[in-house]
Amino acid sequence: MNMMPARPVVLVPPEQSVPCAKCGARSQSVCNAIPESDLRRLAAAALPATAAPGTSFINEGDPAAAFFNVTGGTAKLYKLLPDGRRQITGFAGAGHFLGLAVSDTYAFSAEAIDTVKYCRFPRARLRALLDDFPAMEKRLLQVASNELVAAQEQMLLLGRKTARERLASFLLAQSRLGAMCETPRDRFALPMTRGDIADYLGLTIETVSRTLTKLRKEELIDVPSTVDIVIQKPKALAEIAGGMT
Amino acid sequence: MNMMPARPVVLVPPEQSVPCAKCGARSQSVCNAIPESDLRRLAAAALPATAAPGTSFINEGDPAAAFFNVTGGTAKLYKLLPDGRRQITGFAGAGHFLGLAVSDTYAFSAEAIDTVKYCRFPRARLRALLDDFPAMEKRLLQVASNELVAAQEQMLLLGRKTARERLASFLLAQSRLGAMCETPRDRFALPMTRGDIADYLGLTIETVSRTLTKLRKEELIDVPSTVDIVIQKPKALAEIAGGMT
DNA sequence: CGTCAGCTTTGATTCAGATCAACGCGGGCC
DNA sequence: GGCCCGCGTTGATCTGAATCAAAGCTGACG
Repeated sequence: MNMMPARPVVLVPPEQSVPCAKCGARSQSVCNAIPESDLRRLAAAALPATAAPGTSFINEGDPAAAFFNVTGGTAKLYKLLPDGRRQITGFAGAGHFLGLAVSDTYAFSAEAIDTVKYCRFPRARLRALLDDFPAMEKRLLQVASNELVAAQEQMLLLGRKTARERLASFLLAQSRLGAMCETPRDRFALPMTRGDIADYLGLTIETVSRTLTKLRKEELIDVPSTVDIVIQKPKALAEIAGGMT
Repeated sequence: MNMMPARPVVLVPPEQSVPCAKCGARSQSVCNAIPESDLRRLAAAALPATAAPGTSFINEGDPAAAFFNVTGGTAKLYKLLPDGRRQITGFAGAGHFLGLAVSDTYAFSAEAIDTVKYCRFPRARLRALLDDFPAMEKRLLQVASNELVAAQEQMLLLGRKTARERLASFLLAQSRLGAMCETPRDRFALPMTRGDIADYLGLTIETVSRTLTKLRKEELIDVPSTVDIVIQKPKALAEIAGGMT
């Protein structure tokens, strides 16, 4: 597996006196619940690591030995049926916290799309950290609550929206994602393949492709390259996404 | 709206010196994180209430002024699209905690199926309670984590399972629900209508009805009355639910 | 105890999206 | 530079579930 020249992403410098201090993900993450002064303790519990594109770093059913905090890149989270049908339950970017599960095995798998940088927190160490910093636990509850809301929205999408509505919702969500960090919001790059999008939206590759083509022909969006999306008519797209059309 | 003679359910006696002490939901709920000795404080924050069948007690989009803890009966939680399409995101029974959302408005609606008893915790009061009882916050995080896992499972169901697999999964999940409380597990009553099941599984009423009929003809289940289900071949059903068939 | 309204079942037909089948293209590698 | 190979697009056809359309049931109420 070759290390492709990853796109310009803010990454954690490999080694540093107090690594967490300059963590690009910290501001958006659960780690910002820990005061500057205690970053050393945070750094001591975190084991930084990298996952090459296509590599799994969480496997559904494995003993849940650790929690993860993504600091760079994008991972896909998914569940499989025995015959290979796959449902991607989410994409995890910088700041995303993974592994929240009371069960002793992981309920999903995580695979790096591009090169993913993350910090690994062994269960026991994170628990100790949470005992010392209740603010972090509060933050974790906030994060979990937000994900629950997002999950409910996705259930609405999967259970009741048409292919067109699903794509419109997906593209708008992706554009909002970009807005949190950089980019002018109506233009962005998709890190995932059509297959990934299909498995996220409960569709097939062909339907995703056809639907994107149709949206492009209607000039609601533009697709200058396979990975680039330009949203041309955000309002029209939002109406479709919301089921108004 | 008439008060139907609700089925025998363990309900909280209307008034009592320390109401929470005998709350039927406590053992399964976040409230068991509060020690016996402090139940008076818990009781002071909780406003007990009742919702008649068909009544909404949470409305999507309303200001999220309070949290809820269901103590009896069953409610359906759902989201709507403007044209009326509905996705039920879950059913909340005794012990279920509702309203976890960082946003200042509710992300879903809740409607009583049968008579629902619940405790209402105004946001500020619950927050105060959480500050005093960190164990309760821990418990809440556990609950949220479990719901997140369940939500991911439901996404797999909605995105990738066939109608037959969805019904099999649903019936098994319902039977497991009963197991936590009483009943021999392979026989139970469904509190919700076919329409509710359809909206939960992302199907139509007709498909739910037809699929149940088929499962019955194959003698995998029996449906002695509209609301009663007997699981005759749990293993076969589990294989279907898991996508092995 | 008959009627009525809402739920459920069943049947006929339709349709959105899946499946099957080429084909194009773009980037890595020999 | 040319050859793959994996990804993406497009077209033809098929199908599982939706929609349309009647009837049964059942339980509340007059």
